Amino acid sequence: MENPANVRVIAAIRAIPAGQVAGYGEVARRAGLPGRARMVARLLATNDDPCLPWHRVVRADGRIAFAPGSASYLEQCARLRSEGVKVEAGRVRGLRPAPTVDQQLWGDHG
DNA sequence: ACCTTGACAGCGA
DNA sequence: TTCGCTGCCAAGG
Repeated sequence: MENPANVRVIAAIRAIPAGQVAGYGEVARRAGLPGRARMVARLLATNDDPCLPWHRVVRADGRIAFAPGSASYLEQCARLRSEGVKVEAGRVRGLRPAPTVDQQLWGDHG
């Protein structure tokens, strides 16, 4: 992690509370990088920190980014379930296909 | 420097 | 909801 952008992204991901999930684009804009969803994905792909809650990052529609059946897919799915996140057909409950999603993903308290 | 690939997102059909 | 197209940025060949 050399550039501050990556640091911001990492921070944003680490800011996702357990039991909650966030989309790549959501994380990106939380990191101050609107439109950099793919950067988040690439960053996770090159991520080496095991402490990073990467499993809390899903696609905008709430589906797992990995191919159904793949090791990573099962891994993420298992981790999410372990946190109480409802996952059905590779899709996460609590996330809606509708936009204007903000604090809905980051806690309804504030 | 050019083209392709990738853990994506948004919009229209 | 699913499929296709476009926009986006960085790394690899």
